[in-house]
Amino acid sequence: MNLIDEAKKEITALLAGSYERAAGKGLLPAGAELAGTVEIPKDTVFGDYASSAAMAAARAMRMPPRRIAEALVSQLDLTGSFFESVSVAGAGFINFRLGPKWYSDVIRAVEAEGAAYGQCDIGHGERVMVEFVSANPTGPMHMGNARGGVLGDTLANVLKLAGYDIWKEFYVNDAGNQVHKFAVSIYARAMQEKFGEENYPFPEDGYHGEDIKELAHGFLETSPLFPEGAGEEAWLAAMAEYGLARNIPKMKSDLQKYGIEYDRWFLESGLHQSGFVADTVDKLSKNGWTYEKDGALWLKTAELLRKKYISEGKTPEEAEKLDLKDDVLRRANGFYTYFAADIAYHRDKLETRGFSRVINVWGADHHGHVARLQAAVDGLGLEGSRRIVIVLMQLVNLLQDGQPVRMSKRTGKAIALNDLLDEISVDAARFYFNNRAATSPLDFDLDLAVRQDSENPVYYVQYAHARICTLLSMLKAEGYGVERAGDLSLELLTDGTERDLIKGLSQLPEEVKLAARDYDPSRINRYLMELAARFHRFYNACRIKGAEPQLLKARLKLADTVRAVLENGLAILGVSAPEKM
RNA sequence: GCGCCAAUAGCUCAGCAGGAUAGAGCAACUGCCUUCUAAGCAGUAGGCCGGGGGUUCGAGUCCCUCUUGGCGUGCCA
Repeated sequence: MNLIDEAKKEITALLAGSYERAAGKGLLPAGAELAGTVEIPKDTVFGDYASSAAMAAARAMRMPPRRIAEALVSQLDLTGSFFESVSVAGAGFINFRLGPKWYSDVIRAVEAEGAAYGQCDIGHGERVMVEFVSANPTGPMHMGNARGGVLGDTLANVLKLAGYDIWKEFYVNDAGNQVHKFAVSIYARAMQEKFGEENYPFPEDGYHGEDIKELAHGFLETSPLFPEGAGEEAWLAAMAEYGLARNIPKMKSDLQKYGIEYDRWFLESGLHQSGFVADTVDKLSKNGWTYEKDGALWLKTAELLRKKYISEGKTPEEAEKLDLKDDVLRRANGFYTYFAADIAYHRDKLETRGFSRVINVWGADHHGHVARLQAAVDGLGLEGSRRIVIVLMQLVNLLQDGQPVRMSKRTGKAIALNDLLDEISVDAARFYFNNRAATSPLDFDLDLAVRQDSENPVYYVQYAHARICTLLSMLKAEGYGVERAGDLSLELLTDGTERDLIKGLSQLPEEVKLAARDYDPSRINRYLMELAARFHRFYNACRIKGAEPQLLKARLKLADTVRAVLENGLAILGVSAPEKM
């Protein structure tokens, strides 16, 4: 139950009734429609909710906003509503103040819904896939992958709570050029191990990381005959298979350490083997979207994009001015490009498997690919522009001694995910990586991350939860258990810190809704920090132990309700809610 | 050149389907533990919301433009 929505709806209804009466009595012109929004003001000295209906109606009614507001207020009847008072202020705001009924209803709602509190149903059970990380299996994952993993997983949690039917997938690029490069790199390292580094050149564009040497070493142990007994192509194929068979499980276990589990690890190679890539390219050709040039097969991306932009509101003249290029689907050497496979993959998601929408978490450096993929899928008649949503994630700036550390898989300087978790807890890592909206670059200071102290906001939130747990067990020892809301005098909770805290509790469903709407789970971090702050304020201002029994029980219930909401919120983030710290 | 993203306190960032006096954390300064966890709380100080136009009763928020920064613009993935 979203009590914020309920309160807003009630205000709209109250004002509508009031307007009808006012118009009936001739206080206001009849026949107008009350518009304007209901908002929660930043400063609540005037009230808890404010309606701008009077200002919005000023022009149509040809009256000063304040007089409209006063007429509306004169006809209001708050009996039985959430509100205890109403006033007019400023340019014509109508301010409502919440009464005891609303506050106790919030606590009752949390009690009734338990672990489900926070949910909403904007998803209506829509089947949505979230694809995230999808790192190349040719080397260790880096900090950017860690951020993407946390973002995707947390976003999936948010969407589930918002009523979507979520499927999580990792797309494994186990085919194509970079796998070939991977094999060539292992081959070179194996030759070097066998015959000396100076006797075999390492390819300039190969993968330079230490992990390749380890793979080569391991491969040589299983194949002592190398490089005899088979041709180079056969050895390369065996090396690719060997390397992938080690790296893919490693990625799985690394992500598992972060609490990230997928419904499926989808292999790109399967799309090639089954002929689905070729079939998809054929379909694009049949639809008239391809042509041959220089021995390669091209997609008319420029034309598809113009069509897409025009349907999105650009004029044909504007679309014509854009500098757009076509893409190769099948190279002159007969191999399909990554782009072709990606189009086939999305056809599989949308057509074969019937997801109504897919959300892909991509690094911002791939943004140039977004519109092309959507346009290509449009060309298949699958409404890619509408059904493919790309969440672009700005990259992680790794800092050491205040200096940026360049991350590159090719130069082998990537900081492995594994090493990170040796330094900081999963809780801290998950909170840290979700602490910024995807659109903001994230600075990850290695020196700071190593510090396990109160600098990290996750401790602030967890501390509030642990404090409550200690409190509960201490009072239980004194004979005070948490009672049902219906048996308590919740109207005694009238202190400013108590009321602010309850308002905080009411916000979770709203935050989940907004986080789902904006694909921005970092809102939940901010929400939890704010809720923890409100609790700490309450804790310092209102003693529970030693208060009058009725008040003590009501406050104990409030504390336990906060504990439940913190637990639900932390669960969204995949962060633990400790009972002791 | 073209395109995407950004610019708010000393630092890192919230606030953006327009609302009343622009917020938090860190850093600085002052207080609060014989009483439920001080990993906490209260307070002080800190701002031409990058510049300029426009829309509106009202703009940090929307539109245009300029400036600055990050990224992209492969028969790579």
